[in-house]
Amino acid sequence: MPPEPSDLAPLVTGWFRTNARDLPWRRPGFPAWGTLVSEFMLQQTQVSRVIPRLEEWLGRWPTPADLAAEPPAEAVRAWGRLGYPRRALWLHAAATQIAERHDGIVPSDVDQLLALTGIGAYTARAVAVFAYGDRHPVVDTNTRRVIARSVRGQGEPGPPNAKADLPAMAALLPESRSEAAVFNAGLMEIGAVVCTARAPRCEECPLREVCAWRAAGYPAYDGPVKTKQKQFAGSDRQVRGIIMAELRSTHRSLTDEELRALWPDGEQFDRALAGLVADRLAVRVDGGYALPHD
DNA sequence: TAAACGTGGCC
DNA sequence: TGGCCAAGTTT
Repeated sequence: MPPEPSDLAPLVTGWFRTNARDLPWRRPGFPAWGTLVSEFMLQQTQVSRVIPRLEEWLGRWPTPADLAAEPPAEAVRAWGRLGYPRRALWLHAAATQIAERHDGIVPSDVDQLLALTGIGAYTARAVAVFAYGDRHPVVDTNTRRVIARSVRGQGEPGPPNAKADLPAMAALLPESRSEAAVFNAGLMEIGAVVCTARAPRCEECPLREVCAWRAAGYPAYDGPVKTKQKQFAGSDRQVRGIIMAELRSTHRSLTDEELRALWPDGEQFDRALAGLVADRLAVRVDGGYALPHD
């Protein structure tokens, strides 16, 4: 028998209160700006790699206005090797928009958050909930997986579904604002440390007694096959990364010859560099290329 | 809608 | 060791 929605919340919140990891963004008094920065950094990136960059970032730019006052190049440099450097550009753009449109205050309204560059359905609600304590469903890869298993009895969540995922999480949310916030964080935490994609630790799971997947005998996933990641070695992505690392390493512009020496396949190099320029991660300056200055 | 987008951790 | 996965968003 699948769990009633009301069954989950007390198990999740009770477990979270004693098992939550001690993470920077959970410290008392952590600023909304810090939450926003952390959520940008956490997109597709592991917690352990984010923490050191986050601390540096907030030490250097304690408010959105501080970041907005710098050229985008500095944001991209400070991003370092976190990956997906367009996120650094987006975060800089969002900081500028917050400074200009919101008096430098990170908004709590989901629609205003969604209007900021680089903020989508997940990040907007994560900020509203974790920074401001508002009541919204927060849906990420962790909560989708925990719901698929514990509620629907399926091993994997299947592809994201904008129409279904938010209502599915909303149906589980406690009425109380503060309980809802803890529930959001708790369900994510269960997915991150217990109900993991591979080798879930079901014996330690607070939902084990109500889990529909467990009750059904852990049936194998039989839904749509997910598109698999392409090989990174030799990809355009790798070339882009190599070029960006070189651009980050210096404050002067680099000549076409200097950059071209980084990769043997000239045609692929051209494609990668053109892509970076199109994405505004690199700009043409006095006969060479550099990170973007406003 | 699906593909593109970095880098590293983990088994 | 190679493939899957990671607090997603954009086009």
